[in-house]
Parts: sequence; structure tokens; C-alpha cells
Amino acid sequence: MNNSVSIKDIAKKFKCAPSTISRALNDHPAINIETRKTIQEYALKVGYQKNTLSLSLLNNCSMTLGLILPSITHFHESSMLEGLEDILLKSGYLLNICVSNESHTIEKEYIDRLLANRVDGLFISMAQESYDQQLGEHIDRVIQRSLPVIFIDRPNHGVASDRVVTDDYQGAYMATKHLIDMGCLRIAHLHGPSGISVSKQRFLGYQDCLLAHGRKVEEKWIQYVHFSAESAIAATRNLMQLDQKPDGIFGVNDEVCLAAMHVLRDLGISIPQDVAIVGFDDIPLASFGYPPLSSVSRQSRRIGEEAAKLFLSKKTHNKSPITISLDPKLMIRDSSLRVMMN
Amino acid sequence: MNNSVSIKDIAKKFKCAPSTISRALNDHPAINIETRKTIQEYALKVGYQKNTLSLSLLNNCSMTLGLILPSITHFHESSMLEGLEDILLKSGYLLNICVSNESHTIEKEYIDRLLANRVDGLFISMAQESYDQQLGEHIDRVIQRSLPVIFIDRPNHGVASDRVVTDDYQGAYMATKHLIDMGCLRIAHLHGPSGISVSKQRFLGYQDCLLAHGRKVEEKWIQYVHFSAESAIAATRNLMQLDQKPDGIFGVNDEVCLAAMHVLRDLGISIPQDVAIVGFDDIPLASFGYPPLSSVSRQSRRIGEEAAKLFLSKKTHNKSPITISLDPKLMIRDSSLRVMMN
DNA sequence: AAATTTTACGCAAACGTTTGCATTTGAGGT
DNA sequence: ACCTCAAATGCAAACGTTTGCGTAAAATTT
Repeated sequence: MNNSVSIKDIAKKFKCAPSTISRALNDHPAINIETRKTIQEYALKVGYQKNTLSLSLLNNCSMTLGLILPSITHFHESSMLEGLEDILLKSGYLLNICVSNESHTIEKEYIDRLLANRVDGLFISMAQESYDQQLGEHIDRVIQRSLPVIFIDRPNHGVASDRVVTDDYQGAYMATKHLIDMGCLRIAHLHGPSGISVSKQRFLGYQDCLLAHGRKVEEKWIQYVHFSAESAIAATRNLMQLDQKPDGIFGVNDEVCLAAMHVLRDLGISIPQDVAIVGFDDIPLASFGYPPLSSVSRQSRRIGEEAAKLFLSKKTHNKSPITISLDPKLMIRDSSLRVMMN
Repeated sequence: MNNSVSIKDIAKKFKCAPSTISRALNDHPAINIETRKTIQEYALKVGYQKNTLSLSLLNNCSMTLGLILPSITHFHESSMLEGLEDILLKSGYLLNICVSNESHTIEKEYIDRLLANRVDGLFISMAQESYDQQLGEHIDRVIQRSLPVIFIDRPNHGVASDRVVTDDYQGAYMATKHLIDMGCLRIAHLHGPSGISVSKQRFLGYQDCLLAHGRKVEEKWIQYVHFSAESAIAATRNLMQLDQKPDGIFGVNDEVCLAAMHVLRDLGISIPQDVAIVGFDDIPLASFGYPPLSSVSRQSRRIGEEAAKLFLSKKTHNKSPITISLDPKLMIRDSSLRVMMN
């Protein structure tokens, strides 16, 4: 079944000790230079490949990391993964990817497997279930092993550890402020799944911005949606059936906004004149919506990069927990850019 | 640094042999039922976690697989990954994710690391560089170790191994046929990056369908693009500056089509009356384009599921290489649904 | 009471690699 | 011929776990 050749096999071939082979392959100066050459050439010929598992066992270091995400199909998540990979590739690590599907049970199962495989660290964006039910002891188990745990996007209630996030609050504030600047008087919000930090922070930014500018936060203008486009259909229709229709929408992400624009077009409502709209994430297709969708960029790829760098710095220094918060950027496009006439 | 407790540690605590602990934890009947209980409780209390690495070493089986992709940010790829994960989760495997970024060098590096970590199998969608330069010996090295290698999407020139793909040719044929049925006389194609199988197959399906229906395949109606939306901007403009403008477009994927529609709207060209358009992949946002974009669905998630199942069946049976080809489905939406008046 | 079986556990090897500490060999100096 | 020293290599333990085999003690059967 397994054809791999080991150091012992090579040792038999040369009738010498495994240690000699090991040293030869690692260019140890104590081994005769010609012996080294001969052994190295033979190893190459027979396709010898070091078995890292034995080393991991010996050194208590597997050069493998774990990444647990609720899902991976959104641009933000996959883009973040690419950022992580980019840095880890250069540092010799491998990454185990685990999709929890927002389930606490699955998350726990994956953590068990990762621990059993002795990963050297863990990046995690907690499942909604774990968050809702305030379940953190599975993460604590990891930290008790003094393994670096780096939280991504979502916070770690109770657990003291590192974090890399975008400042969702600030991003939402900027988006809402922009809508106010564009003359919107009744700004609605497509609120993300409750219990998830991202939803909450974006709502708070929206709320505080309205209050700071003397607006009221009306419950009827807040509709709850999931992160998928479909869920925004009904929500948007609801908004547009109100007596007091909104003239601005801030959505929890771009998918729901693109779906909302779809509904608005259906209803013959012009964007941005009748309703201005701003999303979040700045996915590549935002620019190609009709009209092009204004959006808050989270620098997804950089989140991954910063998380990886944070891990690498922890490996050596082991400082106290820190939070890296990246600034969001507002990308203004036609969906909110009103022709002001005053 | 590492706080993990081993079987040996527990054995010392109980002043017995490690083998006793091992058997107790694995519910071996030869161990006294009460001893078992005591040991299991203690193990739970001190947070014992089996070290899988030692077992991997012993059994030549790591319960870990590798997945190498050119990128991960497209819906098709991340969706496929979720399908893979779903099946592998149930089978106890972990998945190492590797993004090659279409680079042969990176792909080779990742394969080395995966082999060193003794993965039990490999899923791979080959990098364009490897494909362009006909480089396959790094894959051969894997197969020579008699490791299952399953190719995804892109073929394995020269290498005899399993494959899971969508029938791109058939999908493209269906899309083109649909445009013909909708009365399009001059059907253009936004051709994907050359050298990549997906691009080629979709072009061939387009070409053969045209020929089969007595149409000419005109070079001027074929524009080359990347898989990103941006790259379709210039391409679409070029098409619309021709004397003989196309009245139908089949695009290599949805991103380029959504971008193309953006350009068409800018030019005041009505969709689908002036130009009908059909994409590929059926990404979730296709439904929310303006107008909603017709598209060929590849069943991305199922590709991952089938690949995982194929691996699992190979583990036991070890049959000769097979190719699983999934049927594409044409999702007809407004972007191509013309009101026929004849 | 002797013989037999059962119960419950220990021993040691194995997986592949590294590494500190011998040990061997040969050369050079006296 | 003897001592010294360096060069080149071997030995054995270690990482954590499993497992076939051995063995002691206890329980059961004659």
C-alpha cells in the first residue's frame, strides 16, 4: 500500500546506522563529504521524503494550523483564507480547513480532531450556535493547552485571546453617515442574524450614527435577514409596504443589498433617487450591480494576513492578548450617489 | 509550552503499564470494568487527548487529506470545498487546504509538504502553469506512492487517475442552443483563459453547437477574458464596436457576464431584446443581476461530495481510474428569455 | 487438592527521525 | 612503539500509542 522509503531502508542499503543517513541528508559536517553526496543522490533517486509525523511527535510541533469557519462561500471568508495561506506558505505551515456550518457540535468535533492532530495553533470564527448559547469551554480546552488561538471577525466572549477584526461599528457608522449626507431622511437597516457580533456591531454603528444626527431609530425600519441574498427579498418588500417608506437602506452585507435592489427595481423604485443603498464587504460584483453598489470594504484578505502574522509573532514572543482592528473603507458608487439639488 | 498529558503520564499516576491505560481508554474487555471507569474518569478530568500523530506513524494512515486549488474565492471552488468537507467530516478526516495561485512552483511546494505530512490522499485542480508547461511529474510522485489522487474540474494530462468534473462541453452546448432557440443570429463568446480545460471545453461546446446548426464560428465574436469581472469590460466593448454586433453572448462564467451586462446597460443596449446573454456556474447572485442572469449550473457542491465519496470507495476497493461527469443544468432567467414574436 | 480455565494485567516491539554520547579508525607527533 | 587528536560513524533513547504474547493470580471445574 505505502511505497515510501525510510531512513532505515537507506541505512540497510548502505549497511550503516540510520543516524548516519539522517546526518548525511541534513548536511551534518561530521559525515564525510563524499558519503554525504552518495547518500543524498541515492535518496533523491529512490524518492525519499522525510516523514514529518515522526518529527512532530519528537519535537511537539507539527507545523500545522487549524482554521474553523462557519462557512466559506462568502467572498469575505475565502478571501481571508487566501491572505492566511499567503503568509503561512512562506513560513512552512500547512492549514487544516474546517467548516462548522454554524453548528456548535461540529465545531467541537473539529476542535477535537485538530487537538488530536496536535496543531500548533488555531484560527477561529465562532459558530453562531456556540455564540448564542455562550459555549466557550471547547475553546478554553485549546487555550489550556497553551496553544495560540486567534479569533477572526467574531469575538470571544469570556475567552481572553487574540483577535483580528474589522471595525464593523465604524464601517456601519460611515455608511449611515454617508446616507445622511446624501439627504436620506428615513434610513432603514437590513439587520443580520441576531446573536452574531457582526450583525450587532453594524446595527450599533447604524443606530448611534442616526442618534448622533438627531434621527430616531424606528423599529419598523429594521428588518432581520440572513447573510444570503434570498432572505432579503421579503424583508425589502416589507419595508416598501410601510406608510412611511424608507428613502435609504443600509444592509448588513452586499448580497442582501443586491437582492434588495432587485426588489426595488421590480417595484419601479429608482435607485438612488427614491432609495439610496449601501452594503458591506465590497465583494467584487458590487461594482457590477445595477446601479453599482456602494459598500464598506473590510479588507478581507488583510484580515487573514494579519492573523497569520499575529500567530507568527506569538510563537516567538508570547505577549499578552491583543486585538488588531482594521479600518473599513467606504466605497461610494452609484447606488448611493445622489444628485443633490439644493 | 505543551501541557498535554499522555498515556504514560496516566500510567505513572496509576502505577501500571501504559498498555493498561490504552486498553482501558479504548474499552478493551480484558480490563476490569471498574478499573476502566476510574481511568476513563481520570483521563477526562485531566483532559487527556489522544495523540493521533503516533498512530499515524504506526498505522501509516494519517486520516488527513490534501486539497490543492488554484484559488478559492470563486463560488464554485468554495462551494465544492463545502461539499468535500461535509462528507469527510462524517468519515473522520481532516482536510489540508492549499491555494496554488495558478503557480507550478507553489503547487510543487505544497505537494512536498503534504507528502511529508503523509496525507492519505490528494484532491487537486491543477495550476494553469503546470498545465501550460505540461508539468505532471510532481503528481506522478504522489501516484507512485500509491496515494489516491482525484482530479477536480481540470484534467490530468498524461496522469492516469480519477476525475470528477462537470460536463462543460455539454453545458456550453446547451447554453448556445438556448441562445439559438431564442432567435440569436450572431452569438459571441467570452472565452476563458487559454490553456485551461474549462475554457476549452466551453468553447468547443459553443463551437460545435453553432456548426451543428449551420452557423459560422466567427473569430471576431470570440473575446478572451480572465475569470474575473473586470476583464470582461474591454472585451464586451470590443464586441459592441464591431460593424456586425452580436445579438447573443455566451460567457465563460457568471462574473464576466454580470460585468458584460454592466457594459451593455451603459451602452443603452437592452437585454435580452438586443443582446441575450447566458453565463456559467449559476452563482447565487446570478438571480439578482439586472436582468436576472441565465446560467449553466455545475452543481459545485456535488462535485466536492462525489470526489469525497470516490476517495472513500477507493480506500476499500482500489479499482481502476474512473471519471465522474456531472450533468450541467441550464437555469433560464430573464437575461436570455426573449419575447418571441413570429 | 489438583487440574483447568478465566481474568487482569505487564512486556516489548514497532512506526521514523534526531541527537548526545560513545566508539572506532587512522593519522600524526614524540 | 606509544600517546594524542581528529574524523567518521554507531548506539540508544526519546516522542505516544497499540497489540500480540506471556504470566501471574484468582476462580472454576474435576
